[in-house]
Amino acid sequence: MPRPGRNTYNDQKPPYSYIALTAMAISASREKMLPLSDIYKFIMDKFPFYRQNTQRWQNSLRHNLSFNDCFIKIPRRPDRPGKGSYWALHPFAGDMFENGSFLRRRKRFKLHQQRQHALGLLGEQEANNIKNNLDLAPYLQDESRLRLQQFAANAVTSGYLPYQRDSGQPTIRHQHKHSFSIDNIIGTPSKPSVDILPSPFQMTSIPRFVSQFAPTHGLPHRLMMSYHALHPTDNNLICSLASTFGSLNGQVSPLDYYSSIASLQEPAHPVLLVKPTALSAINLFSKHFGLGKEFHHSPPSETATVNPRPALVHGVDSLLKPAKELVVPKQFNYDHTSGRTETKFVEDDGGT
DNA sequence: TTCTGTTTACTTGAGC
DNA sequence: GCTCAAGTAAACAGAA
Repeated sequence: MPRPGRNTYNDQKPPYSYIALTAMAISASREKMLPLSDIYKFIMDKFPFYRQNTQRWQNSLRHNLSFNDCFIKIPRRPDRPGKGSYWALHPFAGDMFENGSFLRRRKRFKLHQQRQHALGLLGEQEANNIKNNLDLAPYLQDESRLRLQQFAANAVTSGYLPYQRDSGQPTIRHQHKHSFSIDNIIGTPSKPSVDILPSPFQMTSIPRFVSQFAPTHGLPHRLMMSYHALHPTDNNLICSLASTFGSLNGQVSPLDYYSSIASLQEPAHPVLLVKPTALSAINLFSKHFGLGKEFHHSPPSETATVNPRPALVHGVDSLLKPAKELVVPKQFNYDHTSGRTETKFVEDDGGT
């Protein structure tokens, strides 16, 4: 994305819409997401025109943030307290501006159009496969089922592939042999497996998506694994338990990518962040946080067993409490013989 | 209290 | 004239 440059238009109104100004601010930020106050600040810094009548244009800008699907709201991390959420650009809104110019917008970005586009790209066979393979499909109301399918369709068209059903092995179209390649992170399972999660959510084995996101919006290449779970008493509540892995400063981290998950989040489709979901990493975290439980693989036909212990899902907050004591994995080692992934955690000593 | 976020309603201007 | 995008105003709720 282009930068606005140093043209400040002095006191004249810049020829950019609020959407463009906001996109500029977000794009110029290091993390590709900003709280509202920083968006204001960016605009006022760059364009003196907006140092006046702040109430008026800031109201308009807030309206645009809420109104336009091209902006997504990302909850604050627990270690970054403050007012309001972070705002980012929807990943599918990347080509919103013609020739990358903030001056010209192609067309209004609408989420449902993106979904339809995604569904349209699915062949009938694939769509049926997805539909028929949903273990929980018979239990869902039509609307919920549709939501799940749409989520699946989005997954397929985002450049990553669904679980390959014949071999039980995830396939990746453009497999990278970096330290955070799929092999290095989750290994190559010899059979379909599913992480056991405690109640109240019962994990299903299918669909399971292993996702790869190409670098976009300044975010590095990253992987996402998502699982679907069904609340035992509320059939409308589908959860996608997801985890992303990416490289930050050359180091693999499963902790830093709220945004790529949140970007897929819709109000009607709650996404619970359980980080990380790679079994080895889950167990390391379980140990680290004293959950007193080890999680295992189970055959795909089984759903998760009900566990009376406080659920990991319930314990998301504790998992997400980052902070100082949080361990950051420095590397993943994949053992080709055993097919297991070993994650080495190193205490963060403050960067010495 | 202030800020943030959502929603509704209306106006304006461009493009067809 | 119609549609759509964009801008503005305002009311309201909830969080910090």
